[in-house]
Amino acid sequence: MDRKPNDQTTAIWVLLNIAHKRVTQTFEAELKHARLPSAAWYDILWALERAEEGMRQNELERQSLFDQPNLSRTIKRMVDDGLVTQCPAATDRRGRELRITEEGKALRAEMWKVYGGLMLSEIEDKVPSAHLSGLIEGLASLVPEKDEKLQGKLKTARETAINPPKGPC
Amino acid sequence: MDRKPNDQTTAIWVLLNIAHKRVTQTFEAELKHARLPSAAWYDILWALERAEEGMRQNELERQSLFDQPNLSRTIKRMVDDGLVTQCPAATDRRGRELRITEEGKALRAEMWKVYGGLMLSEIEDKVPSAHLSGLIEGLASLVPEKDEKLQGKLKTARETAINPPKGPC
DNA sequence: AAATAATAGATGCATGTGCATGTATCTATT
DNA sequence: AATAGATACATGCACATGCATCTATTATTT
Repeated sequence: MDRKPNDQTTAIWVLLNIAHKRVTQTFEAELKHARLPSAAWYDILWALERAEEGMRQNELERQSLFDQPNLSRTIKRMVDDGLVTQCPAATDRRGRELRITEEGKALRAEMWKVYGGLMLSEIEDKVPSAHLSGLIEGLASLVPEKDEKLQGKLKTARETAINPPKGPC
Repeated sequence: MDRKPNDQTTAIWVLLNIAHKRVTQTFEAELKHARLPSAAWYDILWALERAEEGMRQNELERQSLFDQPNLSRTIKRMVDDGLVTQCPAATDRRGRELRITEEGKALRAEMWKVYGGLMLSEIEDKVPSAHLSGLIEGLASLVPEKDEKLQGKLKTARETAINPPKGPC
């Protein structure tokens, strides 16, 4: 080994793991405590709620962090729970056209009360403003420029700030 | 909902998930490609290699991101693979005294070639120096002050910079 | 000293994830 | 038009994780 990672690199690697696990566990624990589905379900519901005209499953896959088989299974569970409908796509008989149901919208709104609150308490209230841009740019630098999932997610985030567009929130 | 997360909060939450997944997947994929165990095994081996006199399992649990049952099982697999020995603790008959074997040290050294290289290529070479401190401090602000696992991990990182103390690295 | 609580670690179970593969359909080549 | 390859989605399997619970041992209380 000719080069060795320096202390800052080490700190980033360690902290990335710890911070992610801590924040994630807090989210999941609070959601579970409120008898709500996981954060991943929220992300799917929210993506589908924004797509008024429905959304192809492969498009959702690109925007989410699921790989294809796991998204397939997750959608199936959500369909079984009446949160999402899954119709054959009009133009491509291989495809599935996903749509959120009214029940799904209601659940998403319910989840937002917890999820949005956690974003405030676990992130917004904790990161000092001095480090906001460094944190954001630093994290972004870890992701390949051409990462479709990142672009999709960030585009979404910027356009809508992940806040619900309307409704009881 | 009286307050809504702002755009920066949203960006952090989204990027934290994406960056962690991308970096982690790259590490795991490269290790697997080299027919090596996961990064979590590396962390355990490295912790045990630094503890010359051996280490109690509950102490290791505090320093790692494993919860107790999963660490228990992981150690069992490592013992089966001859990487770690697990003796009854001298002072507490409930406890286990863990020690890395020579074989374990050899594997850790082998893993370091990949693991250390990934820290360089995936982190050190990617994060611009302008954002180093913001990223580190920002991530640290997401973790509770009194987080034992963080303190243990960071102490370790600072003292040793996670670089092997000696040996063929 | 007896009883109770706390701690170390192991195990069972339900669920989630990654990966390989299968099936159906679409697209491109000739 | 026939074939080969690519794409969309589903399924099977191995393994990891979170959580509840169990046993053995130590510490505390009375």
